[in-house]
Amino acid sequence: MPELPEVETVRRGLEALVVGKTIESVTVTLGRIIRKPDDIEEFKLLLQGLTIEEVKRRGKYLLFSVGPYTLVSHLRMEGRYGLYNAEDEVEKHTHVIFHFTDGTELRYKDVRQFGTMDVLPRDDHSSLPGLYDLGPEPLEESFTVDALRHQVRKRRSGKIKALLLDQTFVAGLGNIYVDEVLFVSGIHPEANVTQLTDEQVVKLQRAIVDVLTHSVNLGGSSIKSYVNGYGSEGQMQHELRVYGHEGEPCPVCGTEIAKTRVAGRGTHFCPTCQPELG
DNA sequence: CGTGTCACCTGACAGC
DNA sequence: TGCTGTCAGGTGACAC
Repeated sequence: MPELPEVETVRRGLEALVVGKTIESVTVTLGRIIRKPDDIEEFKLLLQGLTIEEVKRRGKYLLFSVGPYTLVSHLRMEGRYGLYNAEDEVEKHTHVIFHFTDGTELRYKDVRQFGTMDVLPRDDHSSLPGLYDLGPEPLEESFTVDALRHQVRKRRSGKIKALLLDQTFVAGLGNIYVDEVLFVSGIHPEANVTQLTDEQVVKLQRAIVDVLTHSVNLGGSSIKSYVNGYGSEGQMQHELRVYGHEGEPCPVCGTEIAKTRVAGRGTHFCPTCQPELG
């Protein structure tokens, strides 16, 4: 489900709702969500009695700082968090519950069961591939045109869309925002990275920063990024230019938005504003 | 190295 | 009312 803006929205909500709370116990009803440690009982035991001190984010990962550990949570397609009271009815697809000493509980729901949780030594992420492998964080100041050009020129081949989806290339972009970023940049999703001009790299860097920043400010796209029991919704879905708009006129030139498959993912673009290169 | 395909799951939806 | 196939905001394993 969520890409960087949605995960950041969830992070902010969690920060407000659970920082300072102490975990009394943990319930796990779907073992496959928990990856490290191997033993679910150990996972529960490690967290028991600890207080959540911080909620951070790296790429699409949520990082809870708890005592000597970091609880790493990835929502994958449909993971959601909600804060409830202990007496509230437990909804379908609830797989993990953190019971707090104040009578509230943080519940993790995940219809498709793809999400993961790992307990690692605090701020030592070296044991989790996918986390330590992450590319630059696009909303940090270090993500400059030079930084992106460096990433781009390292690659000897590959379609730009596949590259932007690669979390080791840039962290946090997913299928929605890659399509949006390429539209804003005027770059065809199948353009080969080696074809990109310096000017296009500049546009790409600016589009990544602008689109993500705008979306974070709107609380992310659509949806299901519930953090409280009531489901505060983002507003970015109303501002998507191409994603989900196949068959409709391009907001810039009026050409019909096309939908194809690139890098195995549904891909939306304007054939006029994003011409094929070479 | 790169790419495509499948797998992991459930649910929504289109078409018959 | 079914059934079947397809698709979904992600990622990792695998074969080529």
